Amino acid sequence: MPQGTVSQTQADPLRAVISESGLKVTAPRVAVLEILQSAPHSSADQVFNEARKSLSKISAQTIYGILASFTGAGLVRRFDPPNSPALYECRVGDNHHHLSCVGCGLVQDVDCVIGEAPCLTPSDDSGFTIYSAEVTFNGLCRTCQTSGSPETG
Amino acid sequence: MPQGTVSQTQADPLRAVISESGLKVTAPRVAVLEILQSAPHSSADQVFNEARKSLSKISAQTIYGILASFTGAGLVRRFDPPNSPALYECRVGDNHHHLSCVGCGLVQDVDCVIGEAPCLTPSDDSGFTIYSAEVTFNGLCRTCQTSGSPETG
DNA sequence: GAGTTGTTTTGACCTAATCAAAACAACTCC
DNA sequence: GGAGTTGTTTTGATTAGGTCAAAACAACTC
Repeated sequence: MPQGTVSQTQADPLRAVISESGLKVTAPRVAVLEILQSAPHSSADQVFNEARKSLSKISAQTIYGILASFTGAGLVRRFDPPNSPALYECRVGDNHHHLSCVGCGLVQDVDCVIGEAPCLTPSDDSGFTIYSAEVTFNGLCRTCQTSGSPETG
Repeated sequence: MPQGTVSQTQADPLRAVISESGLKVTAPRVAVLEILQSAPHSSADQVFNEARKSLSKISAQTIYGILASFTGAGLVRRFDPPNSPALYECRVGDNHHHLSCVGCGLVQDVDCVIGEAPCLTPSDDSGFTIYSAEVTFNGLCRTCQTSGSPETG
């Protein structure tokens, strides 16, 4: 039995998820999925730095490739906050929204305002076929409010 | 009376808008606002190329600076679509949403689904003070549907 | 266990955007 | 109407985030 830096026990379900998406199961991919589960809303760079702790030889381009293939396969969801790099998360398929702090960049999940499907329907789709809806609330998190606005401070 | 490339007549209300925001009125600023009015959802680069037609010596950095100050002053709204540079538009203050075509990048305005204010209220704000909400519907525009999905060839 | 196919690595490259300092122009005051 | 102050624009370098192509490599199939 091969011994990696990731224990086979906790990696098994991850391996299954990757395999079932039609993607080959590799150590970098398992690592990326594991990182995304323990630290949602991670940027490609954050995933890279985290992955290097267990896979010292991994390259940044590999991370970008894995995140792109995972996003394409529907395993992870990509989220583009303003003035910040793209973030990735494992929570997919529930059309949840995001709270984004303009002060510190903190991103937090928030359940859909209306329910589930309604959020995917605009008042007038102008002939568009809608695939997904991104709802982002920009504001100031509790910590940034307490420590004073970063704009006026 | 000074004669510029922009007729004084149509520029006057623009000059007033800029001035009332506490910003100095300059030819580049009037030009940027005019461009944004005639071509909403323009990227900084598009604004730059358009501005060069009348102001040949203008630099890209000036455009970035103007767009940043306009955004700060609330004159224009910035919108960050995924996989594309930031877009800018003059339509502000009505909390409207966007339809974004994943095929050709076309962006179209769409009025708020619910009304006006409700869209600014998430189901649970987790202590956040919400400033604004960004709602983006990703899909395929009519043209891209007709010409076949770019994803499947 | 060998072969095929998809994955990772390596390295160059690109776009979007930012920063700092000097040249410059707009508004204010007289 | 003209000088001074202050904010704006220009110039040029620099950065972050991300992409592309080809060779080395590893995972799954038979």
